[in-house]
Amino acid sequence: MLELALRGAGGEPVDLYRTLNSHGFADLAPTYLDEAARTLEVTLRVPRGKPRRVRVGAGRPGRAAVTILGPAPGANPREHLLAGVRHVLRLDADLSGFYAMAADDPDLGWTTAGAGRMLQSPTVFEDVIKTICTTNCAWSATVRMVEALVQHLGDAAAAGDGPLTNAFPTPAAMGEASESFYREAVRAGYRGPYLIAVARSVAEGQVDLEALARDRELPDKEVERRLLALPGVGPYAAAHIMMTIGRYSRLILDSWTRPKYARLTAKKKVSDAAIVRRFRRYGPYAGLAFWLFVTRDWVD
DNA sequence: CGTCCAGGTCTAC
DNA sequence: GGTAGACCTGGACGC
Repeated sequence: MLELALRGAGGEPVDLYRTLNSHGFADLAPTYLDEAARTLEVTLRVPRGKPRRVRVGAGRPGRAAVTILGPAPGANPREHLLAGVRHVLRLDADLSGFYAMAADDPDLGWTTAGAGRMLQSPTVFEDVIKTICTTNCAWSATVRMVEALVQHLGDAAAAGDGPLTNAFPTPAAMGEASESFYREAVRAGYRGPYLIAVARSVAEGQVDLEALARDRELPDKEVERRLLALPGVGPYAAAHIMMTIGRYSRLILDSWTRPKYARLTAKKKVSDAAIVRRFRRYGPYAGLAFWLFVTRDWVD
């Protein structure tokens, strides 16, 4: 049994289940959230060999238990997979600065117990593609599109449990698929050409999405600019992608968060400007504060 | 069966 | 820089 300490880089506590259930992508293949067992399964690529399926759940107090499904891996792949889980759970992030601000906010003081660690996909590419698949459609359509991509273009995991546990497709695999595949199998509609264009530009090296997460020197403004340059990515998608890469300054304003915020504040309608004003004092954490405000009831 | 719209974005003024 | 209209798809809804 492998374990990971549930402490952030600033020594702050980590609420594991809130992290596993921090946003909707926990339900998108190949990720699988078991709400009853309170475990999350992900598929991680390893340097050589087939991708591996990994399950994360509660361990001893203050620790997460990590189970690598299938045959026991050697020491190297095991360390690689543990690092992958740390990445997905964002354990290396430091949220203490955010907690210092939230502690004084009657609406967000509860977060300091360990909320706010947003799940991230193994690659920025995966979060970008999934986010494009959430735009202008019902969640059920997002699920269908992503499942088709994983099923048809993903790489099977060792000891995987069917095509939905395949590793998320690479940019190359998505770039090589035809327009008719996106139209007929993915049912992506007008998004098809966007998905192909993004995949090809990444596969050909014209766009480096992973740098957006790796390079912490880039200002949020520049990260946003690069994301908005991608076809199919507008203000909502950029904000959503930025949250998955630990850039919390932008608010995710969409047809789900707007009414949810209005309902929680018992208002009939709230302007975007008013919402932005409410969370302005959180500065670089404004988007995180907003997201936690509207998702508080997701757990407990 | 037609209309609306869902975790919006793009293009053309 | 700000704002209509079009846009794939497929459930939900009204008629």
